[in-house]
Amino acid sequence: MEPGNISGRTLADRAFEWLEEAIIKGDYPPEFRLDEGALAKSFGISRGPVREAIRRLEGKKLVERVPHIGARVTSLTDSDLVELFFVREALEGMACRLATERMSDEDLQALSALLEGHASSGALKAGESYYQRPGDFDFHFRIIQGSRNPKLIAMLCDDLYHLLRIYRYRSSSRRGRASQALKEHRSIVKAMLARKPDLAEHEMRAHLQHARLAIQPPPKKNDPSVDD
Amino acid sequence: MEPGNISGRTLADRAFEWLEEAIIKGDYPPEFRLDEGALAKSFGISRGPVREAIRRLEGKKLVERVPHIGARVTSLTDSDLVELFFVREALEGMACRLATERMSDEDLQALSALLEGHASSGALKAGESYYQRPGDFDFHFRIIQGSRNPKLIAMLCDDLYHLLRIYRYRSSSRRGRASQALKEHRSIVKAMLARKPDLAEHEMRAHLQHARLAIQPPPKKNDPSVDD
DNA sequence: GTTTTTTCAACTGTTGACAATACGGCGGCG
DNA sequence: CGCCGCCGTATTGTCAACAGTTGAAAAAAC
Repeated sequence: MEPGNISGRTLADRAFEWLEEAIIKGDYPPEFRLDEGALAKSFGISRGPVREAIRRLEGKKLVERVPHIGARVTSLTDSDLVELFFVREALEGMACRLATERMSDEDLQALSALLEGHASSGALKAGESYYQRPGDFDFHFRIIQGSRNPKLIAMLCDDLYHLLRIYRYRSSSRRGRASQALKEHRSIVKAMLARKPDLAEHEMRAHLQHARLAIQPPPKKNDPSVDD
Repeated sequence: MEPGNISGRTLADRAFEWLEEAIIKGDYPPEFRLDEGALAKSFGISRGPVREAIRRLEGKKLVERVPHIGARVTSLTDSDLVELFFVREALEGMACRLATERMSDEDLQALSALLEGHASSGALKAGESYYQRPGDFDFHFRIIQGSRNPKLIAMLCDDLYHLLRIYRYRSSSRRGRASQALKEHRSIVKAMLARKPDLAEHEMRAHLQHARLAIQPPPKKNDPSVDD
């Protein structure tokens, strides 16, 4: 009824959305302490709804809580990031396969146009933009949506991408990765236009493998990260 | 310090674990209404911690909440289940690939032994057990653990499997699927023993595709379940 | 008899107060 | 000089009471 009312109807929901956005935007960096009292005061509400919002974020793995200590914004180690890229490779490969089968010719043409538009707009002139940027994000986002699988879309867009954005790119992306990424994107679109799901999935996974290797420390003799 | 202290240290954490287990076990079926007051009284605590537990379950997508109405246990439609099987195929395929590269020879031998033990114990005599049963679960569980990728393990074991268990198998699994599943499991182990990651992933994905098709209504002229 | 309105009980949303716990500083003591 | 325990403060955990909303039964109108 009240359209412009606001985002969430309850205070707890609004606090959740506020916090989630602040975390994703980077206003609250990793390890940032979420002080219930301070947050409540800054929102002009009581601690109850704030606590509920934090519990919801905890379920979403955006914050980590320790009883009697407090909640902090989730922090991703380098190996966490690499692990998540394996997950992303699996999920987005599947999304690309499904998109290849399910996207309309029009949508595929639009995707291709988007790609070439970015390519020619000189956005990657410095070899810095595009990759890990809105252009790159749009491209992947459209393909994911094209999978028409709501669960898959939610996992990638609502969960995984948010998690990845928490990571503040510590290692500068490799030089030349931007133009390389563009080439790989073209290969993906080509396979999609040819309606070859197997190939499209393979190209997407190769693309994400390269992205992972660009951030992954070179394989040392013995990997200290494995212990269970 | 005190390991055997108890499950969760705070009431909210214990309520969360209690509710999560009840949902996963099926004590609280899909669509079951979570009455804060009633739950609080049955736990012997106040509504505050119960609300926090529910918010955490909401973040985990185990319950769905509507403001001012209440929370209900998540209900999966048939198409939801099919969508989740695509996700499972992607993730568990990747897990199987990584497990093939990372599991020790001993662990692989143990996996093979587990499989043959189940096969010979007459557990699948009636063609009813094994598939969608502890034996099947153990098999997949071990492979997932073998991936040594904590994020992947958490997504599969802590999130996806719990979601899948919510679904109360409405369509009885096809006759003969049990022995078929066993054959497929053998193919997977064979590929893993041969240390062929590509093949292992392929076999696992084929296995899960078959499982999906067994639950997926055969492609009819017009499917009444699809409406978006 | 059917439809509309009103009332009401049950539940959720929110708050402020109180209890319990962790952390840091202070002083005592070996 | 350094270690240990005490204590105060700040923050989290829990509770009970209050306010607002919903949905349905009961009452009124047609």
